[in-house]
Amino acid sequence: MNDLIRIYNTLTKRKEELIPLKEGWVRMYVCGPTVYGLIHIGNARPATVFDAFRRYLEYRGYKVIMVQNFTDIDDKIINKANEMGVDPQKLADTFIAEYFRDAHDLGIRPANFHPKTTDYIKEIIDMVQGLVDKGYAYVTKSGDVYFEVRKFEKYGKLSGKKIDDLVAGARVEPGEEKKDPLDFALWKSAKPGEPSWSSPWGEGRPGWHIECSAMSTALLGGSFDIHAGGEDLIFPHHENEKAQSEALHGECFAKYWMHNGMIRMTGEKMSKSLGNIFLVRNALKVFGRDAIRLFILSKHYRSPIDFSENILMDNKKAAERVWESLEKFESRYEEVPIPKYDSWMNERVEEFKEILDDDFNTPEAVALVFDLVKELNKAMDNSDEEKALKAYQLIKREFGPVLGLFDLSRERKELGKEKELIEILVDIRSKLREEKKFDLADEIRNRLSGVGVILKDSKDGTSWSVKS
RNA sequence: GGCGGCGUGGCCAAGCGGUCAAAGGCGGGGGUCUGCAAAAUCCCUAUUCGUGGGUUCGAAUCCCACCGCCGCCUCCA
Repeated sequence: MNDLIRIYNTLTKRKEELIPLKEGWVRMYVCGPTVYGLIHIGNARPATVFDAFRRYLEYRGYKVIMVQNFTDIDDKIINKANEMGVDPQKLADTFIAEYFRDAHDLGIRPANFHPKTTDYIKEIIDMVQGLVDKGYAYVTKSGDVYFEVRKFEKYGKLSGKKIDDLVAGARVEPGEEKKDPLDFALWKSAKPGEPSWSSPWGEGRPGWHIECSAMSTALLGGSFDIHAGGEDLIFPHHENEKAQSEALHGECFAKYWMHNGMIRMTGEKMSKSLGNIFLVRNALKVFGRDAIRLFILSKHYRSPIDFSENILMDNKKAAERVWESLEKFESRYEEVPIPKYDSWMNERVEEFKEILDDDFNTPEAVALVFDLVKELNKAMDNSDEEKALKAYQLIKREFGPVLGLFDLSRERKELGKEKELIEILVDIRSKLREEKKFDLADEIRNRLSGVGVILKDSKDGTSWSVKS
């Protein structure tokens, strides 16, 4: 068995063994959102998937340095800020804060660095200047700087496009002074009223693509291991990043490129500009963290997913079932002990690795977790404590934390006095049952069920849970 | 038009040449447990993988054609 992780590399269009540039270390850069609104489910996919992938890399023994950026200056931010009559930077900073809130609630760990474009203006300017000096970029009369695509022979390799095919569709916006329609802006001269920074070419602001090149270089070096993001970024964003970085540094920019598929809403890509979005915050409220993570991780990261509330609901039921079992087991202990790893456990661990080593096949890994839940339930039914503990350990403490599933505490409604009231009713009902007054006992159960409190009788007494 | 991807049970979704008469989740049917339920558990729920050809001893998995869907080529995760 090969013990290397294999991932699909967009650059070479096949699965490759992951061999980091620096042994034992993986440096990865994930493209984050442009912050001018709350994040939607589509934004949640790369965040969830690549966070889980990073956890898996760590699980497999790598030291990982992960960077995820925020684009905090661009046209959409400026427009939105103008609409609202607030400062663009305030707007961006606000939605960065909101991003962290949603990401945290989704169980996404922060990256090691979360750079924002406006903190790297100096690096960006240096990089643009470097490209001008090397002859890959040119400055126009009005102070724009463009990257000259035809100067970079490898242009199009990542996205699989030929320069000549692109020309037909390329557009030149009015007022642009490009030598070639394909050329893209590294630096844009400031329009009145826009935020701007001084540069050798006058007041202006960075183009979209240069920020990622500058920030990844600053934090990870000119050459690093993995660059990731949504597949809609392959062209032009990643193609351009790669071109400008490699033109300047003369070395391979990112060795592996990973791209996640889109989430679709009624057959179309979910996207802010199309307006067909479902906010993470709302989804969290209705379905909960684990349902959303299950929804995302139950499908291979490179395939598109159709979003629907029904599917979220199915995943919510599945997540709740798992929680029921875990909590039932936990209720037997003050502190759940750690089992001795035996061959059965080690085999499950090997399976788990084998599955995820193959291009991060999370759907199969999720299936393995569900198999273990079944083992846990069966063992509990058979009073096989040892076996139950082993299954529990793997689900809750080993595999769950890698996938970010069932690892945080369960989200449920806060119960204050209600809890005590429910327990009073349950106690009284138990007495009625002892006296075989089942009519009244059933009425209590039914009426509690009507308000979402589910009672379960067993030989050890009655337990209850609140349906969320 | 160019480039890329997808089509598996009622729904979601793995599998990508034999161990597949196809994993896992949701749903449905039946049994066990229970005072009755709920939960759990056991069994059943695709002789078949968009359609038609082909390659092969052997295909859901490879090739060709066709049908349908989607992404990128413009901001987007």
